[in-house]
Amino acid sequence: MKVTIKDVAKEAGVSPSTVSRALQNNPRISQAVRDRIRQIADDMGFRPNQMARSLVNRQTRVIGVVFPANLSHSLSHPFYPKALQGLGQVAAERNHYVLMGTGKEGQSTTDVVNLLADSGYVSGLVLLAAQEELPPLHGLPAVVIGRPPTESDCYHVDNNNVSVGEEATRYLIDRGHRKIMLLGYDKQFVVTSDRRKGYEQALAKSGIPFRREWVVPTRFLNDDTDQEVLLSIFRDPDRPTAVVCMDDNQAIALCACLQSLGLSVPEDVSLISFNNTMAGKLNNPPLTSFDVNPYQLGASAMEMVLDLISEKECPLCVEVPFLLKERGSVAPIN
Amino acid sequence: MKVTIKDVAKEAGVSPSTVSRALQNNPRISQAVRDRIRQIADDMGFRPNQMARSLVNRQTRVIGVVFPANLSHSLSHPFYPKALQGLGQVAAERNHYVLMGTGKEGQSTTDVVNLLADSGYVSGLVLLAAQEELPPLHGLPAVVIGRPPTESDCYHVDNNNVSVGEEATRYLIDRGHRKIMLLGYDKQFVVTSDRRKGYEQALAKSGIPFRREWVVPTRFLNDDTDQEVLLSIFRDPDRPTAVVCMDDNQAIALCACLQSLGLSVPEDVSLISFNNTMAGKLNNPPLTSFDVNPYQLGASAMEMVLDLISEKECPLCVEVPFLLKERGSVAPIN
DNA sequence: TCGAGATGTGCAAACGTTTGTTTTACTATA
DNA sequence: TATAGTAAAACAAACGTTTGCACATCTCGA
Repeated sequence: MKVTIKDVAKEAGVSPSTVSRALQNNPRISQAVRDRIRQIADDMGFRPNQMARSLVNRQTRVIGVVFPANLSHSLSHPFYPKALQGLGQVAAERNHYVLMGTGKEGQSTTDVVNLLADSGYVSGLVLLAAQEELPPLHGLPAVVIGRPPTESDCYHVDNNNVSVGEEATRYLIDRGHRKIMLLGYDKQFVVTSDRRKGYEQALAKSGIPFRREWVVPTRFLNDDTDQEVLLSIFRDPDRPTAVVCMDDNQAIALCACLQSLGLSVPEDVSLISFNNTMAGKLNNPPLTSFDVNPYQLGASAMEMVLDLISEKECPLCVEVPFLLKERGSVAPIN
Repeated sequence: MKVTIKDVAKEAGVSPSTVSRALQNNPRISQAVRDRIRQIADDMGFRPNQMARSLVNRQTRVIGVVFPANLSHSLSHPFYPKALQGLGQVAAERNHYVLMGTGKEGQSTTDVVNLLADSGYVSGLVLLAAQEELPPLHGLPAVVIGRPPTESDCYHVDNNNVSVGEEATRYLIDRGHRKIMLLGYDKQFVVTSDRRKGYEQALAKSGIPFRREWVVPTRFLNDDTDQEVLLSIFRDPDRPTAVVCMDDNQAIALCACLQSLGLSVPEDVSLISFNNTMAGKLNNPPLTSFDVNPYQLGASAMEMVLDLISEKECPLCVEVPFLLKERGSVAPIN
């Protein structure tokens, strides 16, 4: 049987309340008594029962994290494990735990949020799923990773995606490119919309006309019609000389597609992309890619939600810097 | 304020205990009363407080899952997200939750297990980290994914790795190969030892002499000395014509390495590997690879630990079948 | 010498359930 | 008609903490 606070109290010859206060460094307990009690508690291997504790102070020490709808699909992307690691690190540092928002097959993030909220286990939420709709949060402190829809005033951490979109595009422009395509735009995801805005800004600032047909809303390129679109764009003699890709994986797929057309990267087409994945690093040529700092995104989100819980002052949004990794997939135009 | 069981009781004009029993389908409550109470509870939006519940029946509804030491490194491998999805699916079906074993940077799995056990939040454990040493489990029901060290009598789910190792090797032998290398052996991981045993068995059964220098204990190939070893093996005219790789990633890296030597796959060297990853599928050539069924591994592990908790009869080990995906990285020898 | 703070500790209620035991209200039997 | 028997529901204790309040002791100044 586990040792309880009463056992400790009896052993120390004091009341349970004194033990409780001693362990929480309550100032109403004298230094001497506190030290003695802590010693005894330690010796007896006392571990306070979290359930009892949570019952009275209405706070668990657990934070729920919610992934995009299909967990495995998304988790396979290196972004998420890294973010998760950041979340976990900070949670551990601050003595908290991470509960996975696991839903059944086919449940929406809203379902998962509801489930977590109902479970009664979580005191806060981190959403890794910034989609157009924000699920109802049941009054729980919550932080979303990525920018939530503008009209919501939800706490969030994010890169400045319009600025990174602009920077990526300008990087190509600075190297002489003027025919620049944007791959991977998906209006469902705010992040891609933001980057697209940056892309358009960069073009505008350099007086390059925007070409509607060169923003390609493809997502994973494992789809034949996606391939068709790309092929037709690059078979055209008036083809792009550079591409901003939303993700390394898309860039890799595009690489293969270009190869099949006899075009080589970066000689014929330059590629710049996002997420700085291992696969991108190992690609031939290695991809020039923005590291959006997923670890930090996760860490900040966790900091934030814990601050929220302890009612610390907290900005509505924290911005995490990104970092360009220059490798071999961009060449200046000749 | 949340609605409690007392509120429901008052509304229904019965005692809290009756409500409690009604909600748990306790036979001591008559059908009529039960139905009426359930209706009322529903209408009032009653959600039983898990903390109170756990406090009395000494069971949480949460299972801790423990990853190998460096979470992000391992989570990046597609095996884990898939396993996690299996775990999550079954947990959700059976009304349970998954707590991530998040440790601070540099904590061992033992530290993480201790943390989870001490936390008081978990009623069971799933370990995705089958290493030589099994951490102490604090009396918690636990299931490990992968084969734990033989002397332990711990519940586990696993593929039959010696048999899959043998099958992989025989697959190559059947296609005329007799000079077969094994890449990725690491004695720290039982899974690779098992497959190696299968590899040796297959060789023995076909009367092919075992060559000590052809089991290469490299792990991730991002190490220069690893490269050296491989180069020296394949520069030798008496080089292997086929390789069994422990993981698609290693096969992919090996592919690149072979290319740099002017050797092509599968014409010069055949490759068979494990884990059937997306990257392997997209490789050129696409890899012939065993799917070890990580989803099922996770699902079974969760089933098992939940059975253990509810004290159902439960086999010490459940074996999950693997499946060969034949693609283009193996050719018969000419 | 008394009373007014400080200071340190204990008492008991509360958190929201579950569950063993008791009570109540029927029903059927003699 | 009394009585055993049974089904249904209520009572109350328990789970292990936290915390407001009361209480005791001590110190110090008036």
